[in-house]
Amino acid sequence: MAYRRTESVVARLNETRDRIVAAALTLVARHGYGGAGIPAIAAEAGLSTGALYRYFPSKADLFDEVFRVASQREIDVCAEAARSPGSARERLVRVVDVFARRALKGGRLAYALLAEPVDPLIEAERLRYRVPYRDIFAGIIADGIRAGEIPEQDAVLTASAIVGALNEALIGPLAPQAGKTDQEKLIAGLARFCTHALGPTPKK
Amino acid sequence: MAYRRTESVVARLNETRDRIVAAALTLVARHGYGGAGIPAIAAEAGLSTGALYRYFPSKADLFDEVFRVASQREIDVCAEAARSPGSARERLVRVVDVFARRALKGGRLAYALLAEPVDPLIEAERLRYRVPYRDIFAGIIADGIRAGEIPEQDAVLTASAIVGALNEALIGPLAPQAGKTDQEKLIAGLARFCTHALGPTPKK
DNA sequence: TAAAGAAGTGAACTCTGTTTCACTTCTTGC
DNA sequence: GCAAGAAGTGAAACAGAGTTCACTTCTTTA
Repeated sequence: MAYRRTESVVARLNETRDRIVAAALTLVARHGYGGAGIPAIAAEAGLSTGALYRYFPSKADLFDEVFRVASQREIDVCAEAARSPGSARERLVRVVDVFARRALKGGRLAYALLAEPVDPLIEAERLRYRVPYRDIFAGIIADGIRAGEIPEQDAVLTASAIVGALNEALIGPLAPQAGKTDQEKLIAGLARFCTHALGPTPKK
Repeated sequence: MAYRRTESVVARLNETRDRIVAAALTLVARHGYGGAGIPAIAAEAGLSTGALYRYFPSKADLFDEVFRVASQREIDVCAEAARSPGSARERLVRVVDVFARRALKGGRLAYALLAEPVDPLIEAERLRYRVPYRDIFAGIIADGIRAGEIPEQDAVLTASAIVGALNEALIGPLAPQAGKTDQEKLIAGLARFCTHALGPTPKK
């Protein structure tokens, strides 16, 4: 026998796999999806195209993971903000603030994740990764309704609408050719929009 | 000399051009973008692929017009609703109602226009055709601010957010594999969301 | 160190869809 | 009717991706 999958071998394989994902992220962040073809990603990771296919059966699978990795960071931070103490409105404002602030700082990668026109195959992944955001908002809203801070309503519908509102309002400023925008004003405006959208606090 | 572009010739050319656009719309509505390749569109229009290229220099140009035609109908109806009498909030609710109702009735074509993953080339058109909607809402909001019905705010930002909210909330229900949704509840929820989002009426 | 099998290579292939073009058919004006 | 040029044909060329595969290189174990 020869060449067993020892621990060190597995570690190296995982490391290569991670390198591929990182390479894809690098290229997307640098040149957008146009610059992130399979051969380019493989080269960036220091591999041949063929070798890449030992790690991911298809481009869609690779980008599924790329989106997951890139989104998870953001989702985690937002989820963390959602868990912060305070009223539902306060928590919602914190999530909106964190989300928008990070997106605006995220540069081209944020644009790619949120808005850049992509291959339909990959677009499907993008849509999928909006669900966690919706769920974060829906959770806060449900809490607020339960606590009587927010009027009765379909929490998931409101949450979807908020996700859409944030995305759309950020697409313009994130576009590579966008002019300077007043970031603080934008964030404040979004926070206002979202809290108002929940409806007025019920008067007990 | 022979074969001048007389009036009747021009009419026929225009008619053929329109037929191509109509054929594209038909196919998109029937099978989505997947079924709307150039040869299929040409065949549907009763032409050869080569002839189609006498009317449109490229697929992107054709789809630019397809989007324009399909969107214009909707935009016109919304603009009409925006011109209706009443307070800014009433007008806004009317536009939201019309937009959402027509989208939900629009079937596959509406899904294609709003949400279906598409070629990046075409996706760019889709983004472009959101601007008129934003402008309609921005106009209503500006009117409302001027009239003191709506608090001072960045009308364009709020309008963008509303467009995003409507789109996102409709994507789910419009998806071909979506289950039944209570259309009236959805529309009412969206109207509520949008009017609340404007902020409370200033107390003079 | 030699055998065994995994990892890696990269040019070639496939697939999918757009675009072209040499040729034919049709319309118009004389 | 006939010349002139436009409209129309459709198979074939092209283009740009993702993917494959026969082959080479490397790692591990006995």
